Amino acid sequence: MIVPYYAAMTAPSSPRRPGPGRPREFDTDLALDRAIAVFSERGYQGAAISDLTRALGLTAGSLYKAFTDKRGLFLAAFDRYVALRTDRLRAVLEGAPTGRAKIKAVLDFYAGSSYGADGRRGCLVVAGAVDLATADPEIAARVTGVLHLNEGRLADLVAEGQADGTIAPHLDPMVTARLLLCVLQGMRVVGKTGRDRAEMAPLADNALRLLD
Amino acid sequence: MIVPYYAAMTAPSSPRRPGPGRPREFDTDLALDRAIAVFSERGYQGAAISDLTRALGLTAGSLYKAFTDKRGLFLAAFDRYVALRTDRLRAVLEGAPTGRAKIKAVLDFYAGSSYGADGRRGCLVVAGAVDLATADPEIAARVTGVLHLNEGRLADLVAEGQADGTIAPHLDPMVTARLLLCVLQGMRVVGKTGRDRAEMAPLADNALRLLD
DNA sequence: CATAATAGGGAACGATCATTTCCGAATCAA
DNA sequence: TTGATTCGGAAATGATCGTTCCCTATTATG
Repeated sequence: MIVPYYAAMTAPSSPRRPGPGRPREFDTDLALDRAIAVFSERGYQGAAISDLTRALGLTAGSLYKAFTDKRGLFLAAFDRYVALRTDRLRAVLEGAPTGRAKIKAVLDFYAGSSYGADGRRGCLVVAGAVDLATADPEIAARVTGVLHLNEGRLADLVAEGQADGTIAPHLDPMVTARLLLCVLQGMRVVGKTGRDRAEMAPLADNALRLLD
Repeated sequence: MIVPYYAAMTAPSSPRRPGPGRPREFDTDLALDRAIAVFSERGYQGAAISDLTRALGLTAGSLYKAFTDKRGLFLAAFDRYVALRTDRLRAVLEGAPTGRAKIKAVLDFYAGSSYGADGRRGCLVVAGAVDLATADPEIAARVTGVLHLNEGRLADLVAEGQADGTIAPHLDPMVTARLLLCVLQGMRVVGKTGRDRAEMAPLADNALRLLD
């Protein structure tokens, strides 16, 4: 019932040199895609090992041999989730010519992830922030890092738009980027409550007003 | 399944007529305030009964006698959280004369809750959305109800601003309200990653650009 | 004073949790 | 072939979870 988020567009994350020993029978990336789905919709603590073994099609022994423990599986799933989303976002950005168009593409991308089944599944970064921000310093640092990274990228896009004349020059790129980040993360939260495309799609165009 | 979220304002939520039997020794509202803190920062599944008994200063027996079970405690804490926030927000709104000023007050209110210790503690509605949107239909309905309610209130404020001439008349109140809701919820998510006042406060003023 | 009813508290319960252990199977290097 | 090494899988482990039970304490009612 769980479908892989996106067909693997990234290079196989584990080069996996075939040393001695029995080779792994399952696809690590496919397993992580399933883990992403489980963790996203149930949260970290809400996802039991039994849920994960069922979804991944692995026994507990194999799972622990491959990912050390539940936390290691979450970390691996988190990193893959971020990498996949970053790739998809990068692909979407390539078609946009100006800074403003790129920001619109980002907004469209998030709006498109925030309704229907994907919206309900939710964002693993948000789940990590809510579940583990106070409980697990390392995961908290990872979440913080991703958000700061995205904030910086948005600031770069704002500056790019100001340079090419498509974004008002008097805006503070940092503040504008942070505000856009809130819009994006907020879409993911609201999208968990079951919205449809007609509700979320118009938000992207409307948010562009922030660039005038 | 619509529940009176803000039925009791600041008045004691439990009228508690003293029937027969030993009277309760602890303050229910104070206990719920502690529960709000625990659930907010650890999430629903992350908050163990032992965490709650320690924070509330109650034994498990008393806790279950008063709130039925963990879910009942969460529901009571959730309702109180929403009621308290609604009251605080209402108080803040009273000082604002125009629709635009009221929306600015709302934005300031959320920005003020999204940094420092309060920001790290996080929002119980967001926590409920992330942890239980797919697991518990009744709680999911309650979360959805709160967000829709707030969305509707924001739409009313936009319309009010359009009527008094402080908000551009060509805007769609519904879409604008939904976008503002995303900004507010996004602040709460970003605020979980440890921001300070200097980062969050300017967002409120900047978001007002959405009303031009 | 006697009875009913509720609260406080702590020990105990079964269930489930994350994790480990054990063993047969599969692969590589010699 | 022979070790060394890793994997898959199922059963077992100890810990912790949410919850209940039982007993005492405290109040209202009659």
